[in-house]
Amino acid sequence: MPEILEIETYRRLAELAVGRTIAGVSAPDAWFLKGGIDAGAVIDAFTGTTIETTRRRGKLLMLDTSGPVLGLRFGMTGRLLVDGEAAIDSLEYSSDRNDPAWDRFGLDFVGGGGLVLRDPRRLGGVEINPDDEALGPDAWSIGAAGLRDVLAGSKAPLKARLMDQKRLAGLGNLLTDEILWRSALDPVRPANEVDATEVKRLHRTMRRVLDQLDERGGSHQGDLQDQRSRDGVCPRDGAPLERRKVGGRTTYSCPQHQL
DNA sequence: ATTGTGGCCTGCCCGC
DNA sequence: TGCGGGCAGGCCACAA
Repeated sequence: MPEILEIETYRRLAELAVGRTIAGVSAPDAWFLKGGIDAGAVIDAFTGTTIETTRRRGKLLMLDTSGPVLGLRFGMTGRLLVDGEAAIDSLEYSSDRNDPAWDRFGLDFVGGGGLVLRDPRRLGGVEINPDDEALGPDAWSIGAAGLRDVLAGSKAPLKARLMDQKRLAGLGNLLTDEILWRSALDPVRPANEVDATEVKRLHRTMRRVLDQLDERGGSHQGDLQDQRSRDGVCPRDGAPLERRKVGGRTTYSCPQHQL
């Protein structure tokens, strides 16, 4: 599914749109428009504007234009296409089919080409001037001290805290399981009981996982991924993995070494 | 205030 | 062979 790595890949693709002027806006799916806007509003807001920069905060992709900011969210099955080219061919938990009927939002550029958000399950969305400040600091750039602050004073399960986008923006279910597995930390540990040494280890691991899985090609390329199934075993020590719901999400962890 | 839960959306897979 | 139930999780509304 799209997590911070995939959204960053989308952002790099969206760089192709910088400097181009929007000739037309296609918003066929009212459900996909968030923040109380309708198709007319989004068409009026962006038609004739020029895309100036791309930004990302966590899983939120923003296109700054000469008018308002266009905010794009991808849910768990959303993909981005620019000039007909997809940034990512195949997405975990999404369909491998590539059906234009799933196009929920699109921009046409002056001189040809365009940008399309294709989302089978319609869990993504489009927003005008999204409130990115409501999100926590970006997981890819936060420092160790920042991560300590994210965890401090919370009795919530460690995993739930890491996935709370208002506290820390970008991590989804697969990345979080991989990071905690490599960090040897139990996902259900109360966040405020992770000590200073462990926070440093967690931070170091998070950075390494993001850099490494970005190079490998996505959130689903973690070392734990192949064993994220009911009969999975820990790739490190061979113990049967534990399968639980943590923070409302299916969680795999090793009872042997994640403490 | 914080933390937890249920529902939304839809394609796919499994078992009958 | 077709059908139905369960599952996936990012996000939000709502409850405690």
